[in-house]
Amino acid sequence: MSDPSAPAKTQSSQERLYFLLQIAAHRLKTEADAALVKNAGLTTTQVAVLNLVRAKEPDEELNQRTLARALRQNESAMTAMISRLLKLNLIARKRSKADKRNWVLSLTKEGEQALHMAYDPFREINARLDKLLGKADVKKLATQLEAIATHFSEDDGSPTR
Amino acid sequence: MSDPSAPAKTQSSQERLYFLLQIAAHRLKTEADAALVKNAGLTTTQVAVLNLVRAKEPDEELNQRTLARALRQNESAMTAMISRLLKLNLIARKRSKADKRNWVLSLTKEGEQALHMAYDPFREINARLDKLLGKADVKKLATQLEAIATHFSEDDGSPTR
DNA sequence: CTATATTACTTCACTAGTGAAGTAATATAG
DNA sequence: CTATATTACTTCACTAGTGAAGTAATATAG
Repeated sequence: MSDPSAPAKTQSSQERLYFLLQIAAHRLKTEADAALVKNAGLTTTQVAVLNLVRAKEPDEELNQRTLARALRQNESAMTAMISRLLKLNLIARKRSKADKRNWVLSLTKEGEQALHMAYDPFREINARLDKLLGKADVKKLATQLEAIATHFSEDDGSPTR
Repeated sequence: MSDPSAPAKTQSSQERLYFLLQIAAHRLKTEADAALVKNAGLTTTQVAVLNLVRAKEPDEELNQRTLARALRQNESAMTAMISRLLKLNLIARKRSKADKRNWVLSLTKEGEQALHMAYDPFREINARLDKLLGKADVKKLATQLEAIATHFSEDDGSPTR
C-alpha cells in the first residue's frame, strides 16, 4: 500500500501456475475418488499403490521404501497406507528372508479384483481429459508433468547411483 | 492373465496422465511448503487463502462459502482452515450485519506481513517452472489446467447465473 | 571381529482435505 | 403472515500426507 509501484496483480499472476496446478489436481482427484469409491470401493491413491504392487515381476521383492520412492512420498506415508490396505485385505505382506527389515508386499485376490473394477472409472476420466485437451496436448502435458515431478524431487536426476 | 490380449501396459498408460498430475502437484506442494514454512511460517494453502482475502475490494464482505468456491473445496475445509488462521492471528472475522449467518473475513497486520514474506519463495518456484518449461509452455499449461479445474467441478460452466 | 553408520520401517503431532448430518438465520410459497 | 426451503456455517469420522525422532537389522571401517 505504501509502495505505489507494488505489482499486486502481477504478483498474483506470478503465483498463478502453482495454484492452478494444485486446484486442477485437487478437483480431478476429488471427482475420480468419488467415482472410484462408488465403483470399486477404492480411492485413487489406493489404486496407485495396488498398481505398483501388481506391476512387479513375480520374483521381485517389492518393499515399502521402493513404493514410497516411486510415489515420491515419505516412508511414513507408506506405513499408514499399507496398514489401511491390510485392514481392507487388499494386500498381504511377509518379512523378507534375505533382509528381515524389509516387508515383501503382494496383492491378495481381493486386491486384484478391486483393481479390475477400477479400470473403467479411470478410462472414463482419461477419455474426458483426451476430449478436453486433445490427444497431442495430453501427450505433451504428460511429458511436462513428468519433468516437474523429477525437477522438484530430492532424489531426482542426481548422479547418485 | 486369462485373457492373452489383456492390455496391461496400455492400461497403465491410460491411467498415466492422472497419476502424473497428482505426483507433480504433490512434489511441487511439498517443496513449496518446506521453503515457505522456513521463510514465512506459512504453508502454500494458507497463502492461497490469505491472497484471496487480501484481493477483495475494501468494502466487499468476503465469507467462507465464497472462499471455498474459489478454491473448489468443501465449506467444512474452510471452517478448519480459518480456525487455524485465527489461532495464528493471521486473519480476523466478524459477523456480517447484513446477514448474521456470514462471517466477514479480513487480514490482520500479521497476516499482511506474513503474506509479504511469502512472495519471494513463490517467485523462485515460478522462476524454476519458467526455466524448466519455457514461458510460452507455462502460459499454455496454465490455460489447460484452468480448463481441467473448470471441467471437473460441479459448479463449472453450468448456465446457473 | 567390534564400534559405528546406514537402512527399512514405525510412531507421533500436525496440516489439509472429503462427505454426511446437523443448527441457526434468511428467503420464498401459498 | 406462517410453513418450508435454502443458505452459511459447524461437527464428526475418516483418508492422506509431512517431518522429526526412534528401533531393529544389516553393512562398513579400522
